[in-house]
Amino acid sequence: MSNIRKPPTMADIARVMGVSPMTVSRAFKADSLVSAETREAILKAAEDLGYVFDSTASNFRSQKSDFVAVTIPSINNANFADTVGGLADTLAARNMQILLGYTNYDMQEEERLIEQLLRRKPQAIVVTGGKHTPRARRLLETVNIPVIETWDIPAEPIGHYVGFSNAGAVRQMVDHFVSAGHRRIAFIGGDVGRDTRGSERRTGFIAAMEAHGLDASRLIAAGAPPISMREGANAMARLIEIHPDTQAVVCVSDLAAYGALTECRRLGVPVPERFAIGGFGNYEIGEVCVPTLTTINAFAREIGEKTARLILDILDEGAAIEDVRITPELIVRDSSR
Amino acid sequence: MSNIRKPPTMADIARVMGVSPMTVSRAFKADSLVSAETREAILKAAEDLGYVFDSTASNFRSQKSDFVAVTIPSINNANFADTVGGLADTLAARNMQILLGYTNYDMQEEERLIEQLLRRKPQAIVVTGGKHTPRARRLLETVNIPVIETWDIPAEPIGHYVGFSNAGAVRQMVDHFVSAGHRRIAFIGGDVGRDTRGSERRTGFIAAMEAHGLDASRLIAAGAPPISMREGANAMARLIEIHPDTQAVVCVSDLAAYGALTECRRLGVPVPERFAIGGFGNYEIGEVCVPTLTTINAFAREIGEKTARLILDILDEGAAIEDVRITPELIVRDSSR
DNA sequence: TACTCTAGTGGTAACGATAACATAGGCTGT
DNA sequence: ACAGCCTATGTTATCGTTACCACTAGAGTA
Repeated sequence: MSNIRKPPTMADIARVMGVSPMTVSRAFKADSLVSAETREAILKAAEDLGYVFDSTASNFRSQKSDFVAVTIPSINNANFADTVGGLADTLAARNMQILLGYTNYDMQEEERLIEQLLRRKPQAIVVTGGKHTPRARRLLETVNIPVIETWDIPAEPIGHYVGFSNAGAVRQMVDHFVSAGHRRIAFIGGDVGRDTRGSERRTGFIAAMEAHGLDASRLIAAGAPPISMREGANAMARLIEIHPDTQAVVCVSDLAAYGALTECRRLGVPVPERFAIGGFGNYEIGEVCVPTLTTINAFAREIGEKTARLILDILDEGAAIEDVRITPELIVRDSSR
Repeated sequence: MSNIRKPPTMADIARVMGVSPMTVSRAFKADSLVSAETREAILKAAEDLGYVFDSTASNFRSQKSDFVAVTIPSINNANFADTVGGLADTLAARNMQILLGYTNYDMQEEERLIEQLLRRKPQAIVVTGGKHTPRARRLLETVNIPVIETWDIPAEPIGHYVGFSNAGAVRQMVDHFVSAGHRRIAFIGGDVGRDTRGSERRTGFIAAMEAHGLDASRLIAAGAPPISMREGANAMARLIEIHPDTQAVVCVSDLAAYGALTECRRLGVPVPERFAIGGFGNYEIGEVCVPTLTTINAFAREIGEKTARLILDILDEGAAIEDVRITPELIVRDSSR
């Protein structure tokens, strides 16, 4: 019984076909020089033999993979999932594969992950955010592949970036509330110090409030990022207890905002009449819930698509390379009008 | 300027340290025989030289990777994300990495993906569901690595499975509605023929209704899977229009159920007094929304964790190998009581 | 007719790590 | 004191593919 015999290689196919291994190799490369009939016959023989192309050997020999490494804070987040989806779909056209890792909103974990991903010799690496541990930063600076930071505009970009100003986006929301006549505005976010983007939104909130000459001290920390709907609801209960005269609240994400919304409903607080609510991220929930949720669209999927196109441009060298600044869009819905 | 010099290899480190490449290699393997001081010195030298371990070469030489290939229908689905999270976290303890691909609920796409993933010589492959194209099935049958089907109990398992009966789970929901006194019960799902698990839930609904001697013809097709909240809402509107005397509805997922819930609110239909609603998947939304949502917990994360442990058991050979049957749990909440 | 030129194919070496085996010392026990 | 063993290290060959170069036959060109 030779059921455990070694899987066939290109050399086996070559032997069967009476051609050189080189020709077999070429038959598997779309754009290389083999006569159409030879290629067809080889591919058929390969299929018959149950041959499976060995990407590892191929990558090893050619010293380049078809991987793009990607780190995101959490796999279970619709925004980042959209970004990864945009990336994967756009890169799939070039037969490139995403190598995904998630950091759990932890820079230390990100460092480990980056190191592990770089071992695969990816063609490019995409990270979320513009803040990293010193060692992670050094790793990214010394690696000679394109590095793209996303979901942020880094103070000092390592390579390229595709992102937007989180602080600026929150400013839009604050401006909207202020122009609607609100003065006593609060912010619900995660505990300080973990989630970088969350912190920037918080900082942006404070700056925007102060720019309007308003008090920016109504800050509720709802727990370790990412904030769940439940935590958003709890934070809302706390906010109403501590600052009952608050008129509007900016939430670090739509999930928190939705939690806040349900808490208002439970407490019988009418939204938006008594309390205006704004979220972040344009999650599906925001356009379906009652009342619909004012939010900020950060164009998560577009970030992924544009990142992918940037990577392809860089690899093609030739095309003009430019960083991409996304302009988030305020979407005013029923929760604030 | 030698900024573009080739990255250092183990041989370079060996030269610098005055040891053999083999010793350097061993220094990077946790459990191998090198004196503590030699290892430390080598790792330090490696760090100084900016050495990055080449997993590709390592995998190639040893003819085994540390990948586990995983296909899921969609990356943007909290249930599958949880499963992947459970897998990744459990496998991370053994330094194994997930190689993720998504099929977009398309068996043809799944076939392409499986072929591509197998080229990486993964240690195991995890697929979602128990239905595949003939070619995909053959690929999985002939590959000599563990194959695990999840989220289903396949009629003819290819290798192992970690799953549950989708039909049986829906039966629990129907039984619950019936014992609550409902007779005119509807089902909201996706268009027939694409999403396998959705189809099974639909079939399960029909079977369960007929077992109770009830009419099972109130079936609303809400669009191409996966059904969004919006589509769930639209389907609900249609249901109320076509069958205004319906008493309860089983939805293919919590997202659809939530959409249905909001539609009821918009229409002023009281839930659960006038209309009971049940979902599937125990998404976070279901325990936060008002009223909270009756659902079925399929233990998505546990599926991932148990799949990972199964894989580790198989690879360790020695441990007893058993397929895992998950028992979904009906969670009764306010939308049906 | 002689002469490029191109498409199609073959031969050889190499990518970087490590499996398998070999070896040099130091230590144990009788 | 010496066989026997264990620890730490070295040597050699190799995984499967493809980069690089060489070659041939026939078409096109002067």
